[in-house]
Amino acid sequence: MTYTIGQAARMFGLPVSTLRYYDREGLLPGMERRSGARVFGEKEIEALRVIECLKASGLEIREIRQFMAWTVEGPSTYPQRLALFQARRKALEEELGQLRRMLDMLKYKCWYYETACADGSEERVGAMAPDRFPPEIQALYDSAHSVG
Amino acid sequence: MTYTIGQAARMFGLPVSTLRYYDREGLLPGMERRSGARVFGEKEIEALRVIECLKASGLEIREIRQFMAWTVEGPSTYPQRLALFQARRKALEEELGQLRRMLDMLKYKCWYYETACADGSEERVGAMAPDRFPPEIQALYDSAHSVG
DNA sequence: GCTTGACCTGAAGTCAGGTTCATGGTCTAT
DNA sequence: ATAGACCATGAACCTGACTTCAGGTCAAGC
Repeated sequence: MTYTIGQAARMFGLPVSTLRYYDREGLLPGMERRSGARVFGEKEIEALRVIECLKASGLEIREIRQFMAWTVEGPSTYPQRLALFQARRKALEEELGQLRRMLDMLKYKCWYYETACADGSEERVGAMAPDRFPPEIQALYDSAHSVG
Repeated sequence: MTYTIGQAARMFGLPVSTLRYYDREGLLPGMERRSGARVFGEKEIEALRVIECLKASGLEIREIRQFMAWTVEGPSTYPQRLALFQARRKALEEELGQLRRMLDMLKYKCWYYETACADGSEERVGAMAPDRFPPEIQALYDSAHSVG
């Protein structure tokens, strides 16, 4: 199965211009063309999935280009590619930990403003010591206000 | 307890220039000064924690400024603030779901390249049908290759 | 009273990651 | 054979979020 750039763009929820930009930047090496038009095959679709997750892990375009260059270079670069995925996995796991703490903060703030709305004032909830919060809220508060 | 801009910057792992930029952009309204120098009190530290998590949820600086304007405006904006936190909570939960799928892809790729390294070639692992993967890898693969 | 280090300002500069524009080619259906 | 919906290009442009710079203030320690 192959796709046009428009179909691939819809599959990934990206503008066509972004896919062309990725190609220009060397993120889709060796793509086939039919009368000038790019042909997205299974290889390119998998490349887009990889781009998606490498980007999500915080990698920059130029580093993704480096990875794609390694895939072109062949088996001698397996160790680099493995090391890259291991490093990005670690980075993303740490990022997820941070984001869970951010989410706890948002949940705490939801409770805070629900309470303030109900009271018509922040006075009571703002003056309340954290150890008087409901237990599940206290856990959110602690997570959101813990060190680093 | 109060802090200088340098101390606050260290607390949040941010450059001093970023805190000044936030102040300039209206993200730290009504901050006290002592002979010209900004004084970061509990209010500002909590504001920085809120900025941190609103940013993490995908909010732009100008939208965070809007929120800070609401906190200055008083109790009449509790409903807007609550709605904002609820919306950002939802957005971040969805983002976390996406990132977990990205992490599954990274884990799958780690396994893929571990196997390729061990084999000295991608041939075997690349030709293997997903239903022949080890069960835990199959779960990662399915998660990473499921519809958006 | 002078040096040092940390603070201040407004204006300009930087960078990544796209996006837009002007112009033109190619297919498919009517 | 013409319209409409795709596709293409290079170059210029844009945006958000900082960062840097030049020049100045202030408090503390020697």
